[in-house]
Amino acid sequence: MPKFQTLKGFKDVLPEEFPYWRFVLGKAVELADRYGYQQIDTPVLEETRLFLRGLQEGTAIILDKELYSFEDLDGTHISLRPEFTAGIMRAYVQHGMHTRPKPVKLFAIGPLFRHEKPQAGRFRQHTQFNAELLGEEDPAADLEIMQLAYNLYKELGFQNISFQINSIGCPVCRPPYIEKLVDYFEAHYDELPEVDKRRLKVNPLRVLDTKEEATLALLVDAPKSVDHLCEDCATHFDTLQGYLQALDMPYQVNFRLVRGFDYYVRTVFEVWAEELGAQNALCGGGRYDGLVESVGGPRTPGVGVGIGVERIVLSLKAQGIQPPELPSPVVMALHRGPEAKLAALKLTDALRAAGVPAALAFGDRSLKSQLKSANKAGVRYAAIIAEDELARSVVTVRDMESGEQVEVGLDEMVEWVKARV
RNA sequence: GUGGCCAUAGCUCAAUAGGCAGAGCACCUGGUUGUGGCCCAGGAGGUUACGGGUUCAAGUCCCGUUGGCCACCCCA
Repeated sequence: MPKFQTLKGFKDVLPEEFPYWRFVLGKAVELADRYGYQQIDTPVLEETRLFLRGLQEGTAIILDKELYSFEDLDGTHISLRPEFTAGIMRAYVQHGMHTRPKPVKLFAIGPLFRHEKPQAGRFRQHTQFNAELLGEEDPAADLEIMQLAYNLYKELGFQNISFQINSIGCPVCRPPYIEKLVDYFEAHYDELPEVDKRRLKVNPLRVLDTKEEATLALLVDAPKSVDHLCEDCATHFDTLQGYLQALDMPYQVNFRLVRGFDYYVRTVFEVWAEELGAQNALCGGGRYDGLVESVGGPRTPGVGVGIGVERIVLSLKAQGIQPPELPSPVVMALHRGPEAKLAALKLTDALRAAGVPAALAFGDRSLKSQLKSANKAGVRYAAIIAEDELARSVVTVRDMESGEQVEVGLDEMVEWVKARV
């Protein structure tokens, strides 16, 4: 039994996984470039206050419990980031990015940390591809963020991607709506299960995405946020839906959809994957017009999305989608004798410099054993240099599949291989 | 934080009714001096997750802990 192992809820990503990761992250970066998003990286550690600022009490308690928090050596309260957006907003304000031409379009990739109980598709450290569009109120901005996510899934080979969307209103229309919602459930208070009684108190919107049978029955007649939007919010939501339809992006209005962070206004959305079990959200996002202000910047509208990389990888596997293979060495240089080894070292170096994935047989073992290594490394060619070859400035190239061997001039070797890969 | 199931070699799994911890794959070495894959021989690898208890005897039964999986919660 190993002396040391990963902490609960943490995972090693082994080489076998990386074709998937490179596939997903490669596509994500390519797409971000194509959509005109600039990369930003913010620290993994921030002041704890940044993550807890302006949150409603209920959310704050939950987040607080899930936060990896420490006291720094100088007594500062710091936390590992549980989400990207807060840090990016902090950077936006700190560096005066509001003076940049609007919209400011940013993306980031990196690890996030939440002290959760691990489960299918849920870890204590996970990786997100995150995109934010700042300084634009146009519903077309909401659309663009959703397109970015949509096309990432599509280009990775996902079938039947569909958005769940909802509008949860704004500071003008949400409070009266929540009041109506609370009134409705209080009229049926005795029928509510304990969990939902608690939710009603702490975060009433959360009652909407309950899994309790009894509450689900009540939800049929519960007031929906989309029916209580102010005029601006209603127009925004309608316009967004018009855009989604125009672009043939499948979606469902889901009046039960709410989000964990309560800085969201108007648009909220998720994409679900059936094959993932209970933790089925492939991505989640929405509009957060008040957020920049809450970290001390000027009033700036914004939309963003967080896309879970581990869940995409799980989902790719579940769907049997194969990522492209990563390059493995094409040539291995084998040798016999110290002089020949020098030549093999030089050949390997020249091949690599020319862009050909190449490897050297380490050690000074028998040719037989070196060939075994070449075989296990899965190379296409073994380039054999022994005293004999060296004397004539040639290399014996063995095709590892057919077993055929030819002699190639040592100086022509790089070109010879390049012509064949 | 609550609950259910689970834990034997790197991996997949065996071990009658409590009675000497094993196999396949993978790994390493060898099967002669310049030729891999297949085959053959050998080797290494385990405090049976950890700690207690019951018993003449525990991988096996009991308790606890830790970890994994799954669900609640929450969300990517």
